[in-house]
Amino acid sequence: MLKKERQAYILHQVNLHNKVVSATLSAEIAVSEDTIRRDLQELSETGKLVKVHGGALSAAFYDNPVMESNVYAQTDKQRIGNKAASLVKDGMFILTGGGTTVLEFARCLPSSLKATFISGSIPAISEYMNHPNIEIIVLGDKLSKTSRITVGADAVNRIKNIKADLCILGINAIDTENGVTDNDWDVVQIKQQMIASSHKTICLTISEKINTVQPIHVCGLDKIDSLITELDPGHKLLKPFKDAGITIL
Amino acid sequence: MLKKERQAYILHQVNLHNKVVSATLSAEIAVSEDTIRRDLQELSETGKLVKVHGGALSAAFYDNPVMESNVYAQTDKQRIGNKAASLVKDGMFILTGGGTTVLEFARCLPSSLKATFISGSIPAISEYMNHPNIEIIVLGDKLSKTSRITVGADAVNRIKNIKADLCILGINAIDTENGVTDNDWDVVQIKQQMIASSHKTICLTISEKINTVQPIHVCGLDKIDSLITELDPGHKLLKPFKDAGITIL
DNA sequence: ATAAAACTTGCATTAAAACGCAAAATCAAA
DNA sequence: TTTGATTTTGCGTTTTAATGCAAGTTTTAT
Repeated sequence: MLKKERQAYILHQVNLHNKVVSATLSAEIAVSEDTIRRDLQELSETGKLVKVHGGALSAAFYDNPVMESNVYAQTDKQRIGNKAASLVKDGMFILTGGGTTVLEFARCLPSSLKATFISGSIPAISEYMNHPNIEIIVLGDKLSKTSRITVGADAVNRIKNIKADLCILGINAIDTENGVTDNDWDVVQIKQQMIASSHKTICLTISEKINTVQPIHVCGLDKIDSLITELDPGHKLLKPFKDAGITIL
Repeated sequence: MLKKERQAYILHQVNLHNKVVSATLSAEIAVSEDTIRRDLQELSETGKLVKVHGGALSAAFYDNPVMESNVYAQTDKQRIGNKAASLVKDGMFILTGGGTTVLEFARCLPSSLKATFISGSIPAISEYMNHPNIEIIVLGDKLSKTSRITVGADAVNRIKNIKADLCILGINAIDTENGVTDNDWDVVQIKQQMIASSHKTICLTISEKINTVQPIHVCGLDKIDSLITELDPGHKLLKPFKDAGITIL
């Protein structure tokens, strides 16, 4: 069997079954696994498939272009995302909510990071999937169309059984008097349980939302360990929160 | 044998078998391999075939194997998706797996459809989210990177508590002897429970996967209610499955 | 923590390609 | 037909490509 012919066969198999195993191909085509590996290597270099330990995956299935480009506060959110990403260490268990700020955080994570993320946010999960070394636990329940995260008693109960190192939340409103507030009852249930189930709670928000109030109470300032905004930690807007004992990044 | 005559013969062979081997041709025509090589060289220069180490491949086969076949498979999958979409009625509860075929099915659903979809496939869920009237239940558990669906005992148990109207599965391999087979143990657990928890099971597959086998058994043909391929229901390839009592669409 | 599987690297072996050259075949015109 | 020019072919020789094997390392799973 000619080399190109063999590679065409492999490509065909990969497109057909979404994945191939080196050992299987080796037996099917009757060449050594080394040769298969070299073929996969070549095909992977030209982007025809994605090589993984033990075989390869379909490239079409792997690259998942996630949208989101018209967010006005893009660079601000990136700054927030980078600060938050610096808090995550290898081996950590992290509960995360949804929202564009958390999404940006997900994009800022280094690809070498080996951590476990637990979330019910479909866009956030899609983003975590692009990181090869991240373990993802999906919180199942009914999907809220507006917020794109799963909500409901099931998800809340599931979170109850977890004790995570960090809880990373994008928040909707925060002020010194009411603490963190929100406008979606279902989402608030999730956030409250996430906060209760984590050792540390990190809140992400653009400074615009500081000193605004929403109808539903999420938690008091005392529950928050860190607050991350695009502003310099010394900014006067953040002083009241620093005085309340929150670490400002 | 004249040079022109010989080259015509080579071209004929290449178009017939999609490939030729220099050594074989040399023996058949009784000329040295050098001569064959020179012939292949010439034919390759005029684009009549593609020369590779050890022989040559058909230009048609080599030129556009990826692009052509991918687009081809795309329209095939759309045809499958449309057929499957026609089975879904308002008010139904539907369990679905992952895979590109199911993804195509999701895209074919009419936006007016009011149904509830239950799935652990992140790409499929992302697709369902675009449909305004569809309720989505996310099956939570550990996310398998390779298949992009949630897998594990938790997800299986959750499915156990459901009795859905339809189960729509993209399948990896099917044949009359072994039934439906797959290559991912975790995914198979999910599929089996989905089948058990549904009144009707619909299998989607492009015809290429028919009469192929994968290592892990999913279910026998008796569990399948409908089989949907891009082929006409009367196609002879499908006859054995029709005879086994499966509705062919 | 340990063992098994998969990967990397370098090397040896074999097959194929490239190249130059000379013999043989083909062609064109005398 | 003969002859000379031209093309085609086969055969060494030298390079290059493909493949499998072995030793050592990394990754994965138990």
